Amino acid sequence: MDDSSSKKSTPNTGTYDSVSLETAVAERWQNDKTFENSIEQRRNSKPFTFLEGPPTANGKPGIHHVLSRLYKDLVCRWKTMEGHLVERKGGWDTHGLPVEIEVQKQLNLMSNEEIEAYGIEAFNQKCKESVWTYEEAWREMTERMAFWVDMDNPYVTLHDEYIESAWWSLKQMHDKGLLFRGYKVLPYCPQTGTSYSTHEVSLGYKEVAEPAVYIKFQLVDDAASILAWTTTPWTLPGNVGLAVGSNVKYCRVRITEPPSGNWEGRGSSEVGEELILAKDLLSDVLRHQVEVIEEFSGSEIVGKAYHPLFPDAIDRGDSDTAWTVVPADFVTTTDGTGVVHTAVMYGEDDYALGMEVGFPAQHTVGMDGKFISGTHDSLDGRYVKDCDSDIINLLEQNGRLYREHIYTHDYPHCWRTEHPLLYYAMDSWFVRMTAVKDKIIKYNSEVEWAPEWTGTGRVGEWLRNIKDWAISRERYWGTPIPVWICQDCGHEHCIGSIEEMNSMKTDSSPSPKELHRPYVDAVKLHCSNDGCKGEMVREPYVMDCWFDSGCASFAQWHYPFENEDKFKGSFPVDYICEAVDQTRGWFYSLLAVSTTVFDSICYNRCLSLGHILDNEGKKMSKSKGNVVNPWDHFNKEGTDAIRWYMTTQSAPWSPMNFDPKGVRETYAKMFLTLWNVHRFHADYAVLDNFNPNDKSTFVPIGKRSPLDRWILSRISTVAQDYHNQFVSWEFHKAGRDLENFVITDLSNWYVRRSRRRLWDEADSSDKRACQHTLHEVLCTVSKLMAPVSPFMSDRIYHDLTGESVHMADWPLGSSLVEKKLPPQDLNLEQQMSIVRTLTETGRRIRVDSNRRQRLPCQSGWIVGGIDLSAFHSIMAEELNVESLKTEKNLDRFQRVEIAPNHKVLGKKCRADLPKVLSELASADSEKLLDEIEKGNANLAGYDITMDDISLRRVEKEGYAASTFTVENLGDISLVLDMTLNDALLSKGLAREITRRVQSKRKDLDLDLEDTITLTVWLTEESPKLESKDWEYVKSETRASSAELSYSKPSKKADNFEVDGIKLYFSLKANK
RNA sequence: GGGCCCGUGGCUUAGUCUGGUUAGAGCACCCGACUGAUAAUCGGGAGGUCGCCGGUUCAAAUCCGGUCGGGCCCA
Repeated sequence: MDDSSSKKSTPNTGTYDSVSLETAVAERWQNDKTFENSIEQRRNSKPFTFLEGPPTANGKPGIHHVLSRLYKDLVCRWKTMEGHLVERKGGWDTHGLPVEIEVQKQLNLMSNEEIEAYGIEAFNQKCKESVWTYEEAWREMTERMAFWVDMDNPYVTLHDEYIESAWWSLKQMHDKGLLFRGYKVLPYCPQTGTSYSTHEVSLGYKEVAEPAVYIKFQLVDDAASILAWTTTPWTLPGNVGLAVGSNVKYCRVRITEPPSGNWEGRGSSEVGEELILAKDLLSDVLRHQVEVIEEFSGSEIVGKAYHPLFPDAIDRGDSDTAWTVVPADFVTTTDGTGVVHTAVMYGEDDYALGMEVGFPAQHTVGMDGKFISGTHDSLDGRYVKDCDSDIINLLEQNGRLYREHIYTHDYPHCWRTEHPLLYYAMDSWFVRMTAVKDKIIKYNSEVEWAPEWTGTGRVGEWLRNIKDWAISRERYWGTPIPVWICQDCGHEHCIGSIEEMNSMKTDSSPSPKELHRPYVDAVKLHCSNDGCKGEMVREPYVMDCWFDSGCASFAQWHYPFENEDKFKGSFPVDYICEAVDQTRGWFYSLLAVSTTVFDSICYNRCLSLGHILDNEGKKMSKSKGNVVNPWDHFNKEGTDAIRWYMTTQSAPWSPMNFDPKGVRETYAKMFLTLWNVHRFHADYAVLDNFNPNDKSTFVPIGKRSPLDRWILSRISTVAQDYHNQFVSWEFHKAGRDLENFVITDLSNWYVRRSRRRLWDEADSSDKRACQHTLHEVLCTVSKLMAPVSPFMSDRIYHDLTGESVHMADWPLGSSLVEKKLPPQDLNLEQQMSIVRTLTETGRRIRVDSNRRQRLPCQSGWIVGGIDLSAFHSIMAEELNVESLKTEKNLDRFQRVEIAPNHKVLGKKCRADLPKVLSELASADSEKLLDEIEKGNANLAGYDITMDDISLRRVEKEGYAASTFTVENLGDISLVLDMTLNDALLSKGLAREITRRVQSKRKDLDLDLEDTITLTVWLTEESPKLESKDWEYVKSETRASSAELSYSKPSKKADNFEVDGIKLYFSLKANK
C-alpha cells in the first residue's frame, strides 16, 4: 500500500472506527519497525531500565494482566519520549507447583509415587510443554493492547542459562553462610506424599467432629499436674514442652468433690488432686468442685519440669529445656486451658518455639504418616489418625487424662484423597533472611514506592517480622537445588556453575542433558572435603519458584557468565510494576536476592497496582461469572479507550471497580470528541492545502487572535500539570485533566467558536492562524496522551506531521530533550475563564427571566472584574446582545449584603460564634458596613473588620442580572437590559425562522451547498420583519429565491410557534 | 488471629495529609434552551444521615477510638 508509507499522506478522516484505526496503526508500526526505532533512536542516551515481572503462560491472560501491562508500557513509553533508552526484555515464569498440578490433573497422577512411577523425565517433559499452552494468547493480547516489549528474545526461567545464574546466586548465599538446612512445618498429605501450598489447602477445608482431650502433665518436683488441651492426640507422643503466657494468670486448684451430674467420655480425677491452668478458663475446663490454692502469673511456673507422656518416643539429646514449661507470646485464653501442648515437629508455632528455646527436634511420625518404631509398643508402624482413640486409652490407663469431648472445627483435607492433612516438619533448605534483616529494611526504605504506604506499611511490616526463607520444595518441575551432600562424611557443597559441576563430576556420572530433574539427579560429585574419598549426591529438591523470579535482574542476562555490561548498566533497575499481591511475592524475592547476593537494592521505583474488581467491588472469579474478557472491549471500544479508561478511572494503586459502561463512556466522550476535532482540522486542511511547514503562510503566535493565544496557553498549562502528575504517579488525575481540556476547552469552546473562521472560503490570515493553532494543539495533545493511548495519538500525530508520535520528544522536556510548549499567558486564561462564566451566566439569566436565547437584548453590562474588551464581540454573540458595555457603578443595579467569614470569625470568637452570627444576621447592612469602614464595628463584644465578612451583591428590580465571584478579583456581574423594541423583535423573528428552515434542510438531507426556494407566511399579530433581517434569513438558509407572504399559507406548509403565534413556511430544494 | 488499603446520590468519583461558605464533578433520569455541532452543547431540577457508633472541637467527609462491609497479604 503506497498510502501507508511514512511519508506525509493525505489524511482520510472518516467516522471513528476504533478497531480498524488501531489495526492500521499497528500494521504501520510493524512495517516501519516503530518500536525498534523508538529504542534505537535513543541508543546512545541515558538508559531508563525496566524489568518485566514474568507471567506464566500456562494460564489465559485476563483483564488484570491488561492493567499491569498498561502501567508498564505507559511509563516506558513516557520515559522513551523523555529521551531515555528504554529496553524492554520480555520474560516467562515457567516453573512451579501450578504447572505440576495442571499436568497431574491431565495425567491423573494423584501422588508423588505415581509421578515417579510415570517417570520424572516424562513428567517434566509434559510440564515443559504445558508452560507454553497459552503463549499464543499472551502474544495476541500483548500486541492488541500495544504493550511494547521484546517477546522475541525473552528470558525464560527454565533455560539452562537462567538456571545457571540462579545457581550462582545461591552459591553466593552459601559462601556467606546464609544457606542452611532445617525444617519447615507444612500441611502434608502422607497418602500423596506431598505438602501443600496455602492455595491448595484452601481447596480442602472440611468440618469435622473429633475427640479433643485435656491432659494432666505431672510435674517433677511438685504434686500438681499442669492441664493442657489438644485436638490432635496423635501429636502427644511428640510432646516436648508446655507453653504458657508470661502475663496470663494461672492458678493451682485442688479437687474437693467428685463431679456432679453426668461425666461424658473417658478420663477422671481424684479428690485431693492438684491441677494448674489459666484462671479465666477454670469453669470452661473443670467438671469438679475445686478450691483455688494459689494464683500466679505464667512467668512464675516457667522452667518447671514434668514427666514425659511417652518416655521412649523422643531422645532428650543435649536439650536442657525438654519437658519443661516455657513462655510463648502466642498463648491465649480463648480456648483450651491457657497452656499449649508443644510437639515441635507438628505445628508451625511449635517448631518456631522449639527452635527458640532449644527443644529436641525429632520426628515420632514418618513420611508415610505412621508412627516411627520405638515410639510406643502399641503405636509403632500404625497410621497416626487411626491411633487417636488408643492414645486416649493409654493416657486414661496412666491416669493422665482429665477428660475428653467432641470438638467440631474446620480442618484442612487433601483435595485429592480427602484425607486430613498433617502439619508436618519437612526437611527444607533456608536462606537466613533474619541475618540480613537490618540491611533489607534499610534497602527497602531507599526504594521509591508508589504508593508510599506499600513500602512503609505492607512491605515494612513484613520485613520487621522477617523469617528465614524456605527455598526448597519436594517437587519435580523447577530449578534443582545445586547442593550435593557427601554420603560418607556429610560434607555439603553448593555448585555455582555448570563448569564447576562438570569439574567435580565422578567418571561414572553422565553429563546432564539439561539442568532439570532427573538429569542432574544422576550427577554424583567427588567429595570436596579434604581427604574424603566419598561420593556426593544432590539434595532431591527444587527451588521455590519465587527464588527463580527473584533472580530476574541478573539471570535475564545470564550474568555473571555473560553480558556483564548489560547487567551492570541495568542494576538496580529503574522501574518495576506489578499488582499489590506481589508484596510478599516478587517485590520481596527481588529485594531478598539482591540484598543477600549484591548487598544492594534491586529496583529504584516500584509501582504497586490495585486489583481489578467487578462493578460491584467484588473479586472477579469464574464461579461468580463476573470475569471481564478484555477482547470484548478490544473488539468494540478499542485498546485506546480501555487503556484511557483504566488510567483515569482510579489511582493506579486503588482497587478498580471495572465497569464496561465506563469504557463506553470514555470511548464516546474522549475519543469521539478528539477524533472529531481532528477531523474538523484535517478536512479544512485538505480543502485549503494547509501546510504547517510553509513559512510564507505561517502566522506568528503574537499575531493570532486572543482565542488562539488562549487555547495555546491552556494546552501549555495543562501539559505542565499533566507532567507533574505523571511525576507523582497520579496518572489518573493527569488523564482526567487532559480529557477535560479536550472536551471542554478544545472541542466545546475553541472549535465551536472557530467554526465560522474556517468556513470562510477565501484565504485569510485569521483562518491560517486557526489552522496553525489547531495543528499545534493537536500535536501536543497527541504527545501527552501517547503513553496512555498509543493508537489514536499516533494516528493524529502521523496525519499532522508524517511521523510517529512514539518517536517524538516529550513536550515538557527533560534533562535529555528540549521543552517545547506554546507560550503561557495566565492573564489571558483568567480572562477567558471569566468570559465563559459570563456567557453561561447570561444563559441562566435568560432562563430565569423567561427571555428566549434567539431574541436579542439591546444592552448588556459587565460590572467589576478585569478588562475583557478583547472578547466583547465573542460575548455579544454568545449572549445575543446588541451592545455590550462595561459599567463601574453597580448601585444602578445592585445593593450590598454582608455574609460572615466563618473561618476567621470562628478563630476569633470561639464559643461566642453563634451569638456573633445572630447579631450579624439582624444588623443593618449599610450601617454595619459604614462602621466597619470607620473601624468601630462591634458585634457581641467583638471588633469586626473587613476580614471577618464577605460582601455579596444582590440585584435590584428592573434589570435581569447575576453575580459570581472570582478569586482575587472579587465579584463580577452581568446585567441584561430586558426591554423590547420592534428592531429586536424583527431580529429575533429572523433567527427563529432561520433555525426552523435549517432544521428542515437537515431533515430533507440537503447538502451544505444546495440552494432552496423558500416561502414564509407572516400574520398581522407577528412582529414586523425588517428587510435586512429578511436578507439574513435568505443568506443563512441559502435561499436563492424567497417570498414573504401575508396571505393564507399553503396546506403543505410547515409551521412553528413563537410567543404563542403560529407561523408557516415551506421550502423546496433547487435541483 | 495479625498487617495494609478502600467505603462520599442509582453508577464512577473530587475533596481527607493541612478541620471552616451551600460536599464539587461526570454518567443515567426529568424540565427547558440552543444547534448545518460530534454518541454534541448550555441552563435548571431531582437525587447525599460522606458505611455505622462514639470522642476531640465553637466547627468533623476530613483528626482520634471502636465497629460493620469489601479487597489484598500473612497466620
